[in-house]
Amino acid sequence: MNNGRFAIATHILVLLCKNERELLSSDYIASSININPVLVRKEISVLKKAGVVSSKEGKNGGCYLAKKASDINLGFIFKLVFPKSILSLAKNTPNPKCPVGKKINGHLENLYSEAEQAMLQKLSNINLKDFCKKFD
Amino acid sequence: MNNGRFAIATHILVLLCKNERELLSSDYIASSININPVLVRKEISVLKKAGVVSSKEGKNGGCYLAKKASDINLGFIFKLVFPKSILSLAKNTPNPKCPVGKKINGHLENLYSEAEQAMLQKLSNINLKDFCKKFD
DNA sequence: CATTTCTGTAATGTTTTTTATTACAGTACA
DNA sequence: TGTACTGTAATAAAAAACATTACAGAAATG
Repeated sequence: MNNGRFAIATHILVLLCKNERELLSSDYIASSININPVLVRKEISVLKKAGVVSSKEGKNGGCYLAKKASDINLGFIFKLVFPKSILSLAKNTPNPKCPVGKKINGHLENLYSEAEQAMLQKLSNINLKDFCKKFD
Repeated sequence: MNNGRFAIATHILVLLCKNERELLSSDYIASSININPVLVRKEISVLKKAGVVSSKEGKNGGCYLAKKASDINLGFIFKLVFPKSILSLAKNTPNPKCPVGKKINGHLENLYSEAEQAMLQKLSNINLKDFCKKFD
């Protein structure tokens, strides 16, 4: 249930932040991340829907930050990319006849949501502008 | 890079805690979780190496908690099951010629480790005994 | 002491998820 | 009107997760 999407989204945003006022193409971005451009465009599509980036179609098009970098925090990005819990349940249906099996998924979900909340809080304290300073 | 192993390990431990002083077989446990017994035995093998459970081979064998449930915290279990970061990097090697690509993985790793630390701290506050009370 | 019932582990197969690729319609610039 | 982009769908390939089979070895039990 986990993958490199958060890394990709963050990489895109750092590039956009470092090149504010420029339009970056998905091919350019993809070659920095070293993945397929279509994956970049898909991720950008998610970021666009959330109002984090904007894009311009057509020749010489590309994308750019839609907000100030200091107004974008990494917790928000994380939630965009993983709207569901990253700590997945086992891919099975525990035995409902067992008193533990019957309740375990509910209790685990609560546990996960508490744990992820803690993580999210940490990430929310970091904004894109600050994160980008590390690349100077 | 993520899967249901933490759910499985926790489920096993809850069963053992609820049946202290009894030997539970991997078949019994597997039928509560509703997964293959071999997966249960594999996970038990990890828990054994960490001193959390013990087992007895042979007929009428099975496994049991090796510690008091109040001395087992869920953060410890989490680390056993996911010794590496759960927030994986993109499965690629970012372009080292790009100033962002060159540094991104290092910075992301730091970020991940901070974020996971926060989650782990939360989980470490919960011990198995308390978690099991939810099943009464 | 042979049989039964477990653990422990390796090897292999299947399914699901992730990532890559291909293809092409639509948009805007020159 | 050609060129260089975005946007998205469809498909394919690769990787990871999970299941299954198989069997050696351990201990209880008659």
